[in-house]
Amino acid sequence: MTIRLMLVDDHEVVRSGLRMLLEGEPDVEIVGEFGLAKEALASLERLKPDVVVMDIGLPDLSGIDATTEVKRLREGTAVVALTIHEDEEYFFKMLDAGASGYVPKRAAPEELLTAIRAAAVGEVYLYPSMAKLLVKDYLTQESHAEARGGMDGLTDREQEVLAHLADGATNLEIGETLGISPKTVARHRENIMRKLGMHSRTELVKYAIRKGIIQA
Amino acid sequence: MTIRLMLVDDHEVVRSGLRMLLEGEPDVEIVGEFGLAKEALASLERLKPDVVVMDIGLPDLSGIDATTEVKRLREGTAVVALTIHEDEEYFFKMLDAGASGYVPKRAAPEELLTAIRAAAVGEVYLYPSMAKLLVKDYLTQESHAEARGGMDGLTDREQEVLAHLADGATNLEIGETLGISPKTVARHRENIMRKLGMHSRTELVKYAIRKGIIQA
DNA sequence: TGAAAAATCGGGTAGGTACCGGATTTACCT
DNA sequence: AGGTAAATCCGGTACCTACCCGATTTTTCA
Repeated sequence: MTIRLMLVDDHEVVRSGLRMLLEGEPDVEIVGEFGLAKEALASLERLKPDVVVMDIGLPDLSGIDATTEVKRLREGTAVVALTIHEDEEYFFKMLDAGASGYVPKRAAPEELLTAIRAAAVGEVYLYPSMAKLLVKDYLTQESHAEARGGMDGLTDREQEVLAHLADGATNLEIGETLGISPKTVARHRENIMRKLGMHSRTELVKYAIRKGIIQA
Repeated sequence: MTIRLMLVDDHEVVRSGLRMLLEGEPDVEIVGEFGLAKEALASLERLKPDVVVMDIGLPDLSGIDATTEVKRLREGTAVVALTIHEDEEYFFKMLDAGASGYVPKRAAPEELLTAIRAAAVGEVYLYPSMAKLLVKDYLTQESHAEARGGMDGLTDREQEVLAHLADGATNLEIGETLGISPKTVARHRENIMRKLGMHSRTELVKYAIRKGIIQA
């Protein structure tokens, strides 16, 4: 089963380079080449590509918006970004748009082929410098990592109070909810802050989110 | 500059295979081979590897715990997971532990090499089936999806003030930082709260995190 | 150019926060 | 039985917040 491929890049040089690279591959068939995003989108239904190799810097429509459109029009079609941009912003925006791969133009040609083949079977190829960004994002999204950690010696009652504090409730409201004096709530809060080395509700909110006690 | 490499895998066959594969590469030097995680960890300081290729299914200590130890002992040493496991659980646990690469044993030998070279320069190589899992996680972590959305009509100055507010600064501190009166800060805050329909700093913190203005 | 939006500053108030002091009861552990 | 920790309560205070009022200047843009 050959992979039906569409190329979208406004540089004729790039397209012919890709053509040369891909022509030798028996499992890849180029079904269309476009220099403008809108032309490519208009031909989507007719050409039914499995994979679209998409530049980001296009003259009529950004590759990001074009990718969003491709995924809207033909959900099953995978998009691989091929671009000179290696910055965080474009990368994450392409992921949001639904891209299945991100390859800088400086990458080795085989890497684009790997990305195309991965995209064709529903997988994702990320160039190492980009994968690094995504992993970094994942790790700072510490709902995963830190949530597994202990609660730094907070008692059950303190955690309960913390949950309400971080949720935005006042001492009075929490006292009513838990059936205790607002002064006791304040006392619990003081102990929590001392234990955690924090000094404001704001810090408590962020702590609670990191620990998965509440949702952002 | 050659990459100092350590192999940790309890199968002699795998180690000899890797040795054969890597011996031909001029930029890679194998400085140690181990079948047990504890032996590898004990030799870390002496061998000072740049990259450790780590199996997950080890007899004495899981590759996940071993990776955590490697990163604790030698922060600069990168770890590439080489394993038969392709399931979500092991993959994410290895990322949490600090791995810079994840390659299934069924992958082509060149992919391990790519991963090793990427890890050596601080980047991350993820096999496409694994990258797919991470991207999926990223997309369901919709804090991002929403972040890309509009800012609900907040002006530049208001967003700036919001960032400091959510960071825990008082009106006075923000005023000093931005060189404006604390009263002006309070006014900006009032406008922000009115526009967003919120009534407390706590809500602002959560909003700022959802929008990616600050980190939790 | 003239209206609209943004950014700035100020006064005032009711209530909340952050932190200090001291105190009691209950429970659990050795 | 005696000690330690948790959970509860109370009084007080300096500061901060959330919200109200009004005002000026600068920027933006139709």
